[in-house]
Amino acid sequence: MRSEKAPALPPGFDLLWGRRRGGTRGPKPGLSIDAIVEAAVAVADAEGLGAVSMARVAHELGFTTMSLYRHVSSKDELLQLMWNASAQGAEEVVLAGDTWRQRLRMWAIVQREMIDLHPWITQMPMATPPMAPNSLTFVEKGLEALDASGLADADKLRVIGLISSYTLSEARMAHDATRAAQQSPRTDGGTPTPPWTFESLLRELIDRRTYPRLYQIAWSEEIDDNPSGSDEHEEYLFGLDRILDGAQALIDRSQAQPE
Amino acid sequence: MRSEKAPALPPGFDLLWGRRRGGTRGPKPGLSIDAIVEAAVAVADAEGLGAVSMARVAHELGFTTMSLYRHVSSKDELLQLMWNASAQGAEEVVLAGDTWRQRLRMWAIVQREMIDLHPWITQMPMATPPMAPNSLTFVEKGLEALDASGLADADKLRVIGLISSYTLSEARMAHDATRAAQQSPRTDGGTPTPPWTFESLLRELIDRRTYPRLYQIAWSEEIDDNPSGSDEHEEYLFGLDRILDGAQALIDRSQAQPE
DNA sequence: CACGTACTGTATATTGCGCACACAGTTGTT
DNA sequence: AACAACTGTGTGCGCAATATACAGTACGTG
Repeated sequence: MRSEKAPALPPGFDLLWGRRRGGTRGPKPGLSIDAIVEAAVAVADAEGLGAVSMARVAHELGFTTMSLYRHVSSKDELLQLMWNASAQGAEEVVLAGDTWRQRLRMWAIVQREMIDLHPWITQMPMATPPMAPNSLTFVEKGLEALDASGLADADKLRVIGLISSYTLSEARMAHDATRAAQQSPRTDGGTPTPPWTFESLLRELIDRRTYPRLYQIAWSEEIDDNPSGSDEHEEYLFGLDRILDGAQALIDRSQAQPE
Repeated sequence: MRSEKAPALPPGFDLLWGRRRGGTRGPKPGLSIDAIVEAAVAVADAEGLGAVSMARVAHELGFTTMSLYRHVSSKDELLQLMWNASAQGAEEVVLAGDTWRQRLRMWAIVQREMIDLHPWITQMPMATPPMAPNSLTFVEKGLEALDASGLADADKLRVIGLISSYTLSEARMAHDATRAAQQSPRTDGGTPTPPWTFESLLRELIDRRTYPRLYQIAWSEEIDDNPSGSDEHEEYLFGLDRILDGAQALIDRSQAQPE
């Protein structure tokens, strides 16, 4: 029972923040954390998070399953590293725009694009709140966008968090829908993967009594009928602009009564 | 290869919407779908979604694992049913308040409370967008709250979706943090579960160069230091009120230029 | 320069999971 | 009475994460 000199961090944080000191002895590692994470991300990009198993990642690298555990102490740790890797490039993001609103809007859209590039992010278990270096770089960028807003620091963080929450959640729904739509090629006998639309399902399932308003919506006009389609992006922007309106109102109010 | 008379629904929807016709022959079932779902929810409530396995649920009921598959065609289907069950009581929700804003705010808070009652909801895989009867009942309630808002139906849906997104995401983060904080009782040797706070971690990890703004925030004032504590609720309300401000702005605008 | 030690990757095995499948018993219908 | 439809059981497969013991490698000190 010896106490470590370095202040104890939550499990996995040392690796995440590059504080795992490796001794200089022993054979040259043929495997590196970076290579492992890269391979795992590649598998996830290509076939989804479900395809990421320790065996699969190891096989992809030409090593045995257990070899990975020399560099990563659990699969969960690997997932954390993947999360962080997905936010790489946050440093290089340039927020153009003259107003805080333009910059923050762009910040949100960039975040959404990063998620869309790695859809498996939305399937992450997330046992721990994600405090990875790249994630925090991104938060820092968000704060930067709000430099000229005049908000209190705490409120800046809150606005950032609000937008991130929304963005992640919206991306999750969109990609879930996409996945559900793709998951047709099973032992499909009779129906040739009927592309159930939100609207058609509503019309099939809903009765006028218990869902009067939904019933009317389902039967009246044509709803935008692409749950995972092209203008889901518009849907996202709609919500984003609503949130920005809300932030605007907050800022106006805080400037009206300074302190 | 015989074609069914009833229009084909996505897998699981028939059960979810009570359209699985059971023949009258055979032994009296000792098991029922309701009992299974109830047991599964109980396990999840007590020990988290991770504890919900087919074997565990069956054991809880005094049956064998495979018996469940007579009533549920896959674990995923069971999860869908659990989701729907968690939204039970949506019918009885009464939205008090004179303005759309008060009612919608209450609607959101009720949703948040329902999630907090069953935190495992935030861990759900969600392969399919959740179109369960109780979920839709809740959506219907949301639309009801916006009856007097003068918004177009499509916009009502969007606002509803925005708030749901935010609420779910915020709840997810809160409960993830709670879980992470509880997961201490491992083979704990040295550190007696140090309750790492967001602030202390920031101070430990962040350097002034790469994260100037976060650095300042971390070292200046005392941040609210309960990532899963009491006033996470305030945090949530803050975001909610921002969104409602945004909805307000939308409504004002749509009334200013009717059609 | 040799040798111990810290380190690397491997092989094997354990445990738990979802679920396919064949079976035995039960009950309404003919 | 016999059949068909139905219920719950038992066994077993494949895949997952990962503990543990082991064999080989190279640094750094004697």
